[in-house]
Amino acid sequence: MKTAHMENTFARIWRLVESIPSGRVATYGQIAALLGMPRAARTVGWALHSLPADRSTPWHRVVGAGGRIRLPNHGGKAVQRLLLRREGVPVNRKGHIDLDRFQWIPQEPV
DNA sequence: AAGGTGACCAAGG
DNA sequence: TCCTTGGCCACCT
Repeated sequence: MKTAHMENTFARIWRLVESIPSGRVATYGQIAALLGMPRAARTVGWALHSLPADRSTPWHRVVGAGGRIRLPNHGGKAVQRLLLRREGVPVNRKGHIDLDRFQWIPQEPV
């Protein structure tokens, strides 16, 4: 049944992203998988794109598969790189992040 | 109610 | 490594 406690997908995505600690990153596909939608990576990207301005969600901690920044060059790519570096995550000139060292691995079930 | 759209992804050339 | 292609899924018209 559809009831008030059912939260829409975007809200679930935002909330999960908000649990990624500073200094770590997750991939779009990983977020989707953690929410039980292993093939909904595009939906995660869309959810972050349409993030409400008044919500402080660390959208910059979500990157593409393999640790690549997927934002368009003029769509905040430089901002994401800056925010990540500011919290200690190295991003090389090509926008690559080393997932082996910086990927968020939740210790407790989400 | 059916089709368009993305801050995706994996595989292939 | 870079680009293209086909598949995907939830939200919006």
